[in-house]
Amino acid sequence: MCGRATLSKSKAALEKRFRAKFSPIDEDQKIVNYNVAPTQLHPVITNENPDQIQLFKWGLIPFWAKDAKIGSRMINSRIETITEKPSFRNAVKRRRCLVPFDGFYEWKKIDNRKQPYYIHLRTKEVFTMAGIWEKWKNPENDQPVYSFSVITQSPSKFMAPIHDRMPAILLPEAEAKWLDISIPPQEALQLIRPLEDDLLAAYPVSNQVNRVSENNPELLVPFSPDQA
DNA sequence: CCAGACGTTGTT
DNA sequence: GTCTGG
DNA sequence: CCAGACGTTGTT
DNA sequence: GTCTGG
Repeated sequence: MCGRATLSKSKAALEKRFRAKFSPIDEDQKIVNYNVAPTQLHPVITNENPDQIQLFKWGLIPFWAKDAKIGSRMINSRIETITEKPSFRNAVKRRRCLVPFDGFYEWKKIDNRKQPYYIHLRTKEVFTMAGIWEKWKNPENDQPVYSFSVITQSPSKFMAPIHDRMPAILLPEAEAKWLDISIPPQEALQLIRPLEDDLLAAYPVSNQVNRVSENNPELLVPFSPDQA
């Protein structure tokens, strides 16, 4: 699955990559993040505003929710069932988004412990995960809250030894199509396929990443079991 | 009809 | 809001 | 995803 | 064990 990730590129670099601009509202928001976690704000590009990069909350809050905290259980949506689930099926028809990252973490079970791995493109470039988004109105104050969920799929041959799920990573040429909601879900979901094995690289990192409060480039230093 | 869930992962 | 279960 | 809390009453 | 928060 996918519940932690990184985005270490500058706002300018993202704007260039996606030919889209951050909203002036988010001028003061820092986006570099070595430990992106659910409930945090993260940049997304939506079908509704493809020329903008907006900050949405990770963990989709269904429009009918009475309470925002349900979002922390909606951080991923399985490609196998996304068109059926009441929480996701409307969003996959009408509200798709690209979620930019330059890496993500997965925890591999080894005996009785869990070893975090960092996974990234060999090129170290930014890539996008296929996402869906939602607008939820907080009944407490009538303020809208925008949130998203990242789609997961079966692991590729490369990912299988590390974990039994992996995020839906889109090839750059599939990005515009994912955002085109005139393409029905059934067809759009076919853009999602296990990534070519030779595009990815992975290595173990220290369990510092377990703590959301740790957030610095040191998290990406390769971990060797013999260090003290 | 009303009440309650609506999700994923991982573990047992 | 909509579906499932009772 | 993992970490950390998980409760009430009453007093400071 | 299960839920909430980040």
